[in-house]
Amino acid sequence: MQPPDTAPATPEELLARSYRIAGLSLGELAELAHVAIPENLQRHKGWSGMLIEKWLGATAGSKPQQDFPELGVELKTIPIDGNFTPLETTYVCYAPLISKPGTTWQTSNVRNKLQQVLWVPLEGDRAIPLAQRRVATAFFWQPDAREDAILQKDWEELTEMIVLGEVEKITARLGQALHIRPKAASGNVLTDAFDADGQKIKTRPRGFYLRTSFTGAVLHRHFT
DNA sequence: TGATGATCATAA
DNA sequence: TTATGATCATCA
Repeated sequence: MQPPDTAPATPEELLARSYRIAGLSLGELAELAHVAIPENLQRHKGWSGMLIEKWLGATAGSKPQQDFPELGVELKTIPIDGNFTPLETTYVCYAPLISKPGTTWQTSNVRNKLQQVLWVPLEGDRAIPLAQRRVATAFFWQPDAREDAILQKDWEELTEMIVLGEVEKITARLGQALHIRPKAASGNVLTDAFDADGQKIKTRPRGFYLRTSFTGAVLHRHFT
């Protein structure tokens, strides 16, 4: 068995690929793909995600789009404990601090990415050596009306603050399901934003993340 | 001990 | 520099 070298043609094929690797360990998948296994994730935080991308046929590289544009599917790995409870929040996308006029929830990058997600849970307990952590059964998810409404409300509140120049007042405590946190290589990375007076300022780049309480509910709905 | 704020690696 | 893949590590 080896990783595919083409993108899946249909959602069914993508799901079939995820089923092929369910139950296998990250060590086995890395070996089969001829990928080096780091001792831990401290300096390789995106390693698992990249490995799964490779096995499902996602195109490497960074684009502000879905992983499988032709399928309209976004791929997300998520570390879980023995009860299928998420151990980490889930990064969604960059938070634009210079918002484009006319952007609404319907046309936002957040909604575009979350419209159809293939969740791939991975054993994430730090007590388990990285190579021994197994891949769980993946599943497709689309926000239901209730989930979409919650996400929309959070997105609109946070986006409104950015538009009003209140970026510096945004804290990760805001947002029921979706929140904003720094997203950068370090604290001295700066990007442009505006303050309440419309003056251009420099601030740390931010990203949208899903709370574990929200993703946990999504997972439990599918593993009960 | 969980969540917030900070950080690491890589690509283009 | 922006954006992807995320998890780390400190502190309330």
